[in-house]
Amino acid sequence: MSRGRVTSFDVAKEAGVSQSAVSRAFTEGSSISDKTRLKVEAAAAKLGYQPNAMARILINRRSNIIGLVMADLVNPFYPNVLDLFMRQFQALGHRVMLFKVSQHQQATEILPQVLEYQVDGVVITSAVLTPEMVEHCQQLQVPVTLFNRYLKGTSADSICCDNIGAARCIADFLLDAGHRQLAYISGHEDTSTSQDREKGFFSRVLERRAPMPIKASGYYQYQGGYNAVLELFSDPVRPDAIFCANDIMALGAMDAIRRELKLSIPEQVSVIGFDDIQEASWQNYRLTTYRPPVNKMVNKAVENMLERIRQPDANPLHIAESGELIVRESTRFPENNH
Amino acid sequence: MSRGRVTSFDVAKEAGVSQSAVSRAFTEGSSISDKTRLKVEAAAAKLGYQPNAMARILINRRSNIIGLVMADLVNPFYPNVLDLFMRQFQALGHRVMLFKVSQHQQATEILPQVLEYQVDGVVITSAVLTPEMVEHCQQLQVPVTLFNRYLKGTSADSICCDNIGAARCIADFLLDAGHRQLAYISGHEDTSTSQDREKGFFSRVLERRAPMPIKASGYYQYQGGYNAVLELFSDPVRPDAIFCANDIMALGAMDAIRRELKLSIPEQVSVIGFDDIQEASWQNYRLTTYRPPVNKMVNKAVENMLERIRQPDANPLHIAESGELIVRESTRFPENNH
DNA sequence: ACTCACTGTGAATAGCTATGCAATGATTTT
DNA sequence: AAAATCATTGCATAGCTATTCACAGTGAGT
Repeated sequence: MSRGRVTSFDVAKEAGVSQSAVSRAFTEGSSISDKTRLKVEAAAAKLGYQPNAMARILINRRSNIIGLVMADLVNPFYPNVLDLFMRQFQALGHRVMLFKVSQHQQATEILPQVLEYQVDGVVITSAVLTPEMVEHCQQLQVPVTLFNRYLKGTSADSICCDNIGAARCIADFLLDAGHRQLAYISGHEDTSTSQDREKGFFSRVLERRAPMPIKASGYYQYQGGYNAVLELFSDPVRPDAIFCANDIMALGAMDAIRRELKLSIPEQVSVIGFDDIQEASWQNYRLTTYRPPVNKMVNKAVENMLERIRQPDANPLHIAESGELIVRESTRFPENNH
Repeated sequence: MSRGRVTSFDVAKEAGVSQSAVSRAFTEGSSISDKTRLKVEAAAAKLGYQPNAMARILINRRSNIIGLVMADLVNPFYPNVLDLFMRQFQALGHRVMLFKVSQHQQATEILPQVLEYQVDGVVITSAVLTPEMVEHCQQLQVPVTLFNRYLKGTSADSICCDNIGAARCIADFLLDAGHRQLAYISGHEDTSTSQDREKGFFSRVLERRAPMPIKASGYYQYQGGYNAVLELFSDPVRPDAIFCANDIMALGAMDAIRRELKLSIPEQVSVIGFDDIQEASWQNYRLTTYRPPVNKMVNKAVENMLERIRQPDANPLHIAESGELIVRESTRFPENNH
């Protein structure tokens, strides 16, 4: 009933044992008799004792805390990623300390704050990081995993979706369906995801000797996609299919096409997105989109992180996972061709 | 260049000062000369020193960590809440440890894990909590703030949207527009938010002597709202306006009304939601909805939490904030009446 | 009965920083 | 110039737990 925290010494006194015994009672696999453990447990319950994690971390040099750095919590793709990471880490007994970085902010700025808390590892999704910072983490034995980013030539692991391959596959799908003049709506131009999707898309289109796609920027947002469509269709070269760097923009694009341009999808324009967020399957949209294997990616990222915590000097791992095209009704089918 | 963590002693040796001096160099408002501080800073930079937060927390008994317990990261309302909390807490120099609880899980189960980390305070959004647990926190001097929940008669603060008042206002709006047979699509029936919205809605409708609304459950999800509409319209009593306990269900309801029932909105059916998520303003929906003052609520919750950390014994605070009805085009206007 | 192996226990210490206290040197006051 | 005040600094310690080490006690084997 005393004020303030109750320590292992208090419990020891209550149970008539030493502090060591209390510690052992709470440490799995420790050498302690059942009798003592029960006494300690009773005393602990009576006093409401809870081991002080900070003291334990200080001595164990292992915090069980994972730092998770995210930039975008609002676009629907990332909450899902966050949810999956939370599930995994929590299920495996780890805690997550979350850090939010603004869209264009370097993760580098915030990393010192993360490291201060003796995190066992850092997962970075969608934020830029300097190689120097990665080396700093490496030196501190703190593994870094980049999710959906990569930084070759450093010790950071990275788990990506194969954006280039995916975008090539999308180009093929649209060209196979008989489309000729394609368009691309990019996300934030300084993100590697948008760049890679653009690169893959354009390169495949040109390989197949189709006309150069036209392009507008939609900043990964609904309204951006909406406006980008208006911009694209004010051009004398009118596209008959649009690939958007994420689903949210694609949904904005669809609404603009229907409401503003009064065109029908997919008869007059095909739209294809990326991410397969929940909204893409809504009845009003039924968006064809590329689904990155998010589950698999998160699982691998977590698994790899934990492995790396045990084994800090393994070779850096760079994985690019392929996903699948989810064909719904916002695109013409290849069979409908001509 | 040495392996392992570099401590304040290492820096002290490098700088030719005592460990105390190093500590003081990193402590704001500490008595130290510029000369010494510069020496220490140089040495710290050279060695890559970073104060160990765990040791500091151990001695300060203040972790700067806030535990944030959330249930639903996927429905678009909560990512926004999370984003706002992150912004606020980070801006004020606090860290956030995130805990996810499954939809129907008691927060009680996870709270011991939260407390172990010596969090300065706990914010709980959308999860149930026993009064005993609140008292336990109280005894540990850890303030608890409930966000969008309440638990009267305990020491926990709570910041809610006035769901009952909001629902009454919605009932008035629909009846004023000339609707007669209303319907309610509930969320998870065991959440206080869904219950309160139902209670306010029904009570106001009955006060105004309109027919008893009909009701279906949509589990706070798009597909749930979609299916609920089909269920409602299979009833001989056909509603001419539907209030949905959140926006996601309202959007599902709209899609079902248009695609399955081939009815037009708002001419034949009005739909009204709750939350004002981004998707509600999408051109295809233009959903009329009640916007809780989320910004204000989060600001108050954070402000109040920090105040409570300083002043743990203040009286518990129960706030119910009113929001505003955002009238878009999914509902008839009162003027269109008859 | 005596030694050996083994289990369980407590004392002491490490892990790293912040801070009260005393001492030092510097600066101002008279 | 001596005294008094002030600013800095270092020493020692607290904060709480996990673990090593040494020791005591138990039971078995001979």
